[in-house]
Amino acid sequence: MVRVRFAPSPTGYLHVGGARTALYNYLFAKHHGGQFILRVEDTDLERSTDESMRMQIEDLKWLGINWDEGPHPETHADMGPYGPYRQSRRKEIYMQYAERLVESGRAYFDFRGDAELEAIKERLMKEGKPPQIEAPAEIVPPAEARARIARGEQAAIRYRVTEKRDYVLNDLVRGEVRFPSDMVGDFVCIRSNGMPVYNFCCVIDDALMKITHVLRAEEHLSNTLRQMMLYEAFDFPIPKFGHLSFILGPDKQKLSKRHGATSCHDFNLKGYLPEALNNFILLSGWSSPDGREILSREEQIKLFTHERFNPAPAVFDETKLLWMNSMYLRALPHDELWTRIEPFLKEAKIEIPQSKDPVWRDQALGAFKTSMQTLADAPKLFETVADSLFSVKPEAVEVKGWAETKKVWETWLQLLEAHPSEKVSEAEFGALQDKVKDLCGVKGKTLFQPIRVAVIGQPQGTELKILVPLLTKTSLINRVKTCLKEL
RNA sequence: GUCCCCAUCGUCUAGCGGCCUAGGACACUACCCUUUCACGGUAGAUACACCGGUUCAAAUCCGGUUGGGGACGCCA
Repeated sequence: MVRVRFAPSPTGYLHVGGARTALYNYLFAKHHGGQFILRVEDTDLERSTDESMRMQIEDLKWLGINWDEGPHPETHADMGPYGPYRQSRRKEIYMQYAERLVESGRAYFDFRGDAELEAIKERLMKEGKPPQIEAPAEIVPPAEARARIARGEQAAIRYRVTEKRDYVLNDLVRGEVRFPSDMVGDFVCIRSNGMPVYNFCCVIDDALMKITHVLRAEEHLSNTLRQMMLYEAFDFPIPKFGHLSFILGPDKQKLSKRHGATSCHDFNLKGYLPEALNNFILLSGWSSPDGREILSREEQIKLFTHERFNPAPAVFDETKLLWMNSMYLRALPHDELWTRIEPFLKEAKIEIPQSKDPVWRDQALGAFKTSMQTLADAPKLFETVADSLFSVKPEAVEVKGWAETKKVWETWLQLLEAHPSEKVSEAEFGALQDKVKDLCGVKGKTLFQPIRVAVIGQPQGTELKILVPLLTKTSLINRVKTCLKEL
């Protein structure tokens, strides 16, 4: 049984890099009919917050990445047989395992403080040696150490690296990677404040939670050596590792806030569809066997195998994301599309009474959706059919200056007033337009542009024969009157 | 500094020794469609970082160089 996990530390919104790690783990689990576990790595008391955990859970839900075990998506209560799933609540477990290490002599209590350790490192550097901490000449025996701690002293528990040899990792993404054991010094497992450290809880939890495959970011590659040492010390089975390459900004530096939007939440706000963001991040670091790029969740699960990981880092290209988003936007059924657009219209304070009519909505969406790349593009498109917002835009200044314009507008107004119905169909509009042409003796640009301005207040936009049926006769009359007042 | 990872069009990538005068996608350019914008269609330009080896044959394998990134925390 394949069991994988995503283990974010709750320090803000979910970053796209984290989202990709989550997605890959999720797809990998589902591809193999396995389980996907969410574990919260909140051992850094300084930076971790409950609020951040909530935000990350919301982002994961938004992306449609569901976990089988971990904090419940709504209540956040533990869900699954291997809890707790928040590391801050597993302190006793870690301590128990650390004690085992101490008992067997593979770890020791270290009473040295920051200043002393700093001095040791400095001395080693001066001697041209790597700044790696080793055990003090005299290790405090466990019993004595515990007594001192009971009296209020503080000590960390440090793993003692004794064996000198190469550790070989067979990475799912990178193949064989060799680490010499002297790459690391004795490392801390439990901080002197009693909190365990990442490398330690990670191993204990992955083992206890029966994790079989660890897909995580490349920055953890060198951590793997320490973790392998711990796996061996506890005689735990070692999972398969896969170290994913980074997602970079356009300057090839690790993607960060200064590159603009980097969290899923940012992209949500910018009007991206979760399906599109999902599909996009899927493709930075992995490729489908047949080269197809737009893949449904089902196809993603079916095709997702580790052989197709790319070990090279990928630059995040928002332009392509934009394209992908427009593809997903268009593929969405209209009522679904509408529910996603509505919040953006509301935000922009655009009110369209006609939009209560599903037939109208269907027509309008059909007219506008090919012009949208993100949901945030909707307001400026729908604005043109919102009566309360009609005005003659600055772009229309040239058209206003034309000699023919006044005549065209007046004729257009007369014809509209004579129109028998509130509705103006596409065919009727065509006839009306032809009549204006005949009556004014104006054609081409000088005919069409003034009419367009009379309809939407600007000389550029969607085809008039599609736009006009979205408006009423009354509305069209009011609009052209507003235009005439401007002359 | 030491160790580790990485290197194909501007970007995401295909390629796992001959099928490569290197394929696809986004972006770009031109043309077509079109009263405008967008959509759509067609065509085009653009890449194997460098130097050595191995081989009949190298984008592909091996060294090195360069460049980029990461780790060296009582951060994760």
